[in-house]
Amino acid sequence: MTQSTRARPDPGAPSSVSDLERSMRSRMDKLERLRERGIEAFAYRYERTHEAREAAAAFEAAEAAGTLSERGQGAEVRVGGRMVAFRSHGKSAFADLEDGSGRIQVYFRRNQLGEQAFEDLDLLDLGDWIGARGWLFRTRMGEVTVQVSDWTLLTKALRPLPLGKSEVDAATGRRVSHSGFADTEARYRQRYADLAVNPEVRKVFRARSQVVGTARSVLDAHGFLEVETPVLQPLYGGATARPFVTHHHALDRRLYLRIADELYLKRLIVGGFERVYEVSKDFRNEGLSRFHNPEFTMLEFYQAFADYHDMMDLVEELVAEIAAAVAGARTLTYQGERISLAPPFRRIRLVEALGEALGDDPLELEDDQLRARAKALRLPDIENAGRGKLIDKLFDVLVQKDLRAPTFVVDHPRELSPLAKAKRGDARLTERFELFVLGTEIANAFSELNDPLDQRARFEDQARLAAGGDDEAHRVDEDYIRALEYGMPPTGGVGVGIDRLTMLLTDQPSIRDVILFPILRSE
RNA sequence: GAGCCGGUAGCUCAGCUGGUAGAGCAACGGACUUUUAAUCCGUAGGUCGUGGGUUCGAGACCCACCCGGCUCACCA
Repeated sequence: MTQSTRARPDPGAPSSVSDLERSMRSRMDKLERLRERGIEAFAYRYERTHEAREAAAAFEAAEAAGTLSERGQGAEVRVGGRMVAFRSHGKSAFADLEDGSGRIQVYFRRNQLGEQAFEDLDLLDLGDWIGARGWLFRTRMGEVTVQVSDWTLLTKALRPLPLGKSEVDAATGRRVSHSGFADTEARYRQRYADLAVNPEVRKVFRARSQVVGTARSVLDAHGFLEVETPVLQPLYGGATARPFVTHHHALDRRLYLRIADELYLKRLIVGGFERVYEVSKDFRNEGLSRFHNPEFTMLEFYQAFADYHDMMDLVEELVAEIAAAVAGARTLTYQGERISLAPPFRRIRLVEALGEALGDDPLELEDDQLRARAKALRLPDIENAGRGKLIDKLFDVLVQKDLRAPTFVVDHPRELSPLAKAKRGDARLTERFELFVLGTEIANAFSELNDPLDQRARFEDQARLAAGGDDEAHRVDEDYIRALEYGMPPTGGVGVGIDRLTMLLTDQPSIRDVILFPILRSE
């Protein structure tokens, strides 16, 4: 039987079969032949003795110890992975197998494998998962390789992966890819394929896991308790944002997806847990950008008996620890810009910094004067903006963008911060800080407002803004006020944007590059 | 929502001032028993995002629409 008669299309027929279809048909055809040969194309398990990297390391160790056989053979190993390259030489062939640790080359020789097992290699395709047993050796070209004595198909890939080619650059030792899988949208949509063919993408998500893991271990070491609070909430709060709305059928009730954890975590402080944190998915029904995904991950933590100064120290430690764990250093390069993350971070007062930029103390300016300044800068949507929003926007444009090195901006105006305690000695301000790195907000924190009467007044201010058309303003949360009435000890609280922190530490330009499955339009 | 750039083979991309579609990789057939972006010979593969228009002739020019990326705006 010749293979060519099988997949060849009828020459007279209209050839509307696409490349992809033909490729998949060929794979289906091979699957059929495997089944005819009684070979299981979707195996149940495979016992590996070594991951790719371990196998290479084992050989090098044996080499160094001088325990190789006379013919230069090392130990027998069983490795398994996805076949990402195949170089056939007639009566021999090389393949690269990739597993979670990296790649290893395997070498098939006809007279080693036997006629049938060697012929069966024809039924393999790039993307297939295979297991291979054999002896380690080093090729003439110097690469540690498994000389295969038998191999097993573990999973047939019916769809071709968009594999590019890659080579190891002799000068740098780094793997250089050629004509890989680059279409940004396709990469996000088919993240499984992106991960499968782009090892550096896997690296980003390992780093992301390290960010969260390190945050947990730092907080655990400080005696924090990890908790879980509701995603579905009857009333949203803890941030200024538009929520997603959903409906519970059995209760016939409107519910919101949380926009922040804050109010629930502080209820727990009322309950007597003195240090709590949550790593949470939050949801905000707002635009998308390279810094915004509708669902994103926030780390919030609250500590009783502490104020915002304590929390600043803790945030410094947290960020520096995470950077050390992920980047291996306390400096980082983001999109070509090099900065240090070594504490202590600079601390500036919001009003003071804005005052310098404006030439006037913003606290002394009337609302209309602030609005005029904003107008002069041609800031949009300021007609109905309250005092807080005006100051925020002015700060954003005049100061924030230039905060490259890590900087704590402290003491925000009261109107901006309905959940923060008044600043000691200046009731126009609150005890709050935001941490900016490279002009991006990474953390937000305050001495938490624990006076239920003041909190009610702040909520009512917000409710008036809401009535005036500000759909991001807080609602009055009666249950939260009830909790405060039972008494919340002095508390410092912090929120950290995990996605953005990960972007910085992994040098990724878009939040979509640090979210495995970012929101996209429907396909 | 606005501006800019883009959509050509499965992937990465060429395609000049309009003349009838190309390359590399992948696929298929063949040669090759230490290769490595393997190499060499051969084969096949495209309603050029969609719909109109201009033209003898459109992948290219014009209009509309769809989709994407980036920037800006809202927001963390």
